[in-house]
Amino acid sequence: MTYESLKLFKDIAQARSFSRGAAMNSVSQSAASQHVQDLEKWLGTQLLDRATRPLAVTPAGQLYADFCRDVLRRKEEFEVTLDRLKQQVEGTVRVASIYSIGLSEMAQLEEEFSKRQPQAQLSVEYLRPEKVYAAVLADEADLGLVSYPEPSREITVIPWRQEEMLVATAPDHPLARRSQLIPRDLNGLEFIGFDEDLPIRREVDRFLKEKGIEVTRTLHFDNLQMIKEAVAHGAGVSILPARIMRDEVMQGRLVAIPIAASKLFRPLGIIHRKKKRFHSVAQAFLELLQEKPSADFGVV
Amino acid sequence: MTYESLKLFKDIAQARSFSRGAAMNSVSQSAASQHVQDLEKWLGTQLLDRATRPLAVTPAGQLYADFCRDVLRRKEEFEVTLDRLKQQVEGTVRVASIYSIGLSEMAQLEEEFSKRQPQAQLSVEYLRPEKVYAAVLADEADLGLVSYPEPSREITVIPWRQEEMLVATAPDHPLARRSQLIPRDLNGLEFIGFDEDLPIRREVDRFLKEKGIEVTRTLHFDNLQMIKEAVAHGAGVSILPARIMRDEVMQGRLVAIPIAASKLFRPLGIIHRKKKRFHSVAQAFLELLQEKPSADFGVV
DNA sequence: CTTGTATTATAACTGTAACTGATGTTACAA
DNA sequence: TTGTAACATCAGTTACAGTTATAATACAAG
Repeated sequence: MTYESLKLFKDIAQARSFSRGAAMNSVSQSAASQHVQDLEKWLGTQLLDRATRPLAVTPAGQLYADFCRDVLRRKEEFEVTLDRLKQQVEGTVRVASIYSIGLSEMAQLEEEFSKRQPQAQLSVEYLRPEKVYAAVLADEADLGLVSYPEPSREITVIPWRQEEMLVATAPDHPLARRSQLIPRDLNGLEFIGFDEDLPIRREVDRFLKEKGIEVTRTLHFDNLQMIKEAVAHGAGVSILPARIMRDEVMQGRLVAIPIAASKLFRPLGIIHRKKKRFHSVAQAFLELLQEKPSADFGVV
Repeated sequence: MTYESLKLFKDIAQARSFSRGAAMNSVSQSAASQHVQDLEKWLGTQLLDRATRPLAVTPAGQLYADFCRDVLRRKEEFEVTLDRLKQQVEGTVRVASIYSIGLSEMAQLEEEFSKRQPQAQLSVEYLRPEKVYAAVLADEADLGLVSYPEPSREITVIPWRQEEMLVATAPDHPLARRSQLIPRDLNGLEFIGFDEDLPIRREVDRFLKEKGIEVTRTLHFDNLQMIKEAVAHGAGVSILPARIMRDEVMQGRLVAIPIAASKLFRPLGIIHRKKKRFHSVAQAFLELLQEKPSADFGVV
C-alpha cells in the first residue's frame, strides 16, 4: 500500500465517486476501480456499495477511510518534523577547534560566513587537540581545526594553512632589540617549550637539532597561553606561531623575532570523518575556509 | 511505501543491522540496503549511519522509525476493529418480516438455525409490508419476508410458501358447524376484509368476483390481528390464512372452514436486494428457509 | 418501459520498481 | 596486517500498478 493509494481511497470515499476520486489523484478511473477491488479482496470485505448512486461507504469502508486519514495525517506530521530537524541540523555547521586557532580569527570567519549564508548557524567548540579528533570521530562536529593534522583510517585531512613560527622573548630580553636572528643565537638560552607528547614539541625539537642548537629547558606546558605568560615574565625564550602572539606584541608584553633564512612553520589542517557527507551549509563553510587566503598570517 | 517496507525499516533500525532486519522480513540483505538508500534519497536525509558498527540511527532515522511504528500500530488497530466488525456483521442475519409470518414459526426457524450455526445471530424485525421493502432496499435487512411479493428493479423475489386461506367465522356463527363450504355460502354475508391498498385485499376481491359472490362489507383493517378480533366478536366472516388462525381455532375463539374445490392461497416470498452479496451466515439462513418443507402449512 | 448518459467494471497490455543472486567494498578485531 | 562479517553495488528478472479501450450498469428523462 502506497501513500498515494491511501489518499486515493480516502478521496473516493469522501467524494463518493470513483471517477472523481481518481481525478483528484490524477489516475484513471480504471485504476481507482481496480484498486478498490484489490483492497476488498485483501480485506475480505466490501468497502463501497456501488449498487447505489452516488456510491455508499460501508461500515468497513468508513473504518478503512478513517485509517487512511490517520496515516496520512501522521505522515504529514512526520514530514513537518523532519523538515524542522533538517533545518536545524543542516542549518548549522559544527566546528571543533583547538584553542590556538584564535577567537579573533574565528570571529572574522563567522562574520563572512553569516554574510554569505544568512540563515546558517556556526557552532564552534574550542577543545584540546585529542578532543577535537574525538568530536569529529563521534560526529559531534562536522569539521575539526587542528595543528599538525594526522590522517588515519577514519580521519581525512585537508591541509589548510602554514603559520610562520617566530622566536618569542620578553621585551627586556637581550635579544629583544634584534630585528632578525640566526638559529645560533638561541644556543644556550633558557627555553620554554611544549609538553613532550605534543606534535609541535617534536617539530621544534627537530628544528633545533637540525640546526645544532642546544637549549636549556626550564619549563614546559601543554598550551600556548601558559608559554606566552612564562616568556613574558622572563622565564626564557620560545618559538611560537606568529599570529597567536600578535596581541601581546602590540601590547608590548612580548617581542617576536623572525629567524633568518630558515622559516619554521606550524601547519594547520581541517579534519573530517572519512566518507562524511556534508550538507550544503557545511560544504559552504568548508569552501569558505579553503578559499580564504593566508593573507594576514605569517610575519606580524 | 508498503507496510512491509515500513516494518523492514523499523526492524533494521531496531536491530541496528541491515542483514538481521532483512532476515526478520524474509528479504535479501541487498533489498534492505537498496530500500534504505531509496528512503534516504526520497527524504533527502541520512537515516542510518553505516560508518560505525553496529550501525547508528540518526535523529532523522529515529523520527522515521517512530513514524513506521505508529503507522504499523494504527494498522493493527484497524485490522482488529475490522475483524470485530466482520464478526458482528457477518455473524448476524438481519431479517425483516411482516407481522403475519408469526412468532412461533420464526422461533422454530431460529432454533434450527442456532443448532446449525451455533455462533451466528439471527435478528428479526417485524414491520409493516412497505417497511420491509424499505429495510431491504436500505440494506438494513439482508432478507425480507413478505406476502404477495413484488419484484422490482432493485428487489429480487424468491417464492417461498403458499398458505391456504380459509373462511373464518365466530364459533356461534350459522356456518360454524359446517365442515366445508362452497363459495356461494358466503353470498350476502357481512364480510370483514383488508384495507383496499393491500395486495391480499385485491386477491380476495378477485376470488369473490370470480365466483360471483356479493358480500356486505362492514369493517376493514390493515392487519390480520384486528380482523381476527372482529370475526371472533361476531362482526362478520372473513377469509384468512389458515396458519395464523391456528391458535384462535384451538382456543375455540374462531372457526376455520375450507372452501371446497377452490383453494385460495396467500403466497409468501423471500425478498432481497438485487446483486446482494450474502455472507456465509446469511447464505446458510437462506438455504434453511428454502429447504424447509411447507409441511405444517395448509389445512389446520 | 425504453433510451440516453454518466458511471463503474473488465480485459489486454506495458513500464516501472522492487527483489534476487553474485560480487565488490568496508569496519573492526584478532 | 589480515580475516571475517557486514554493507554496497550491479545486472537480470518478475510482479504489479497503471494505461487505453470497451463492456456493463444505474438512473433519469422522455
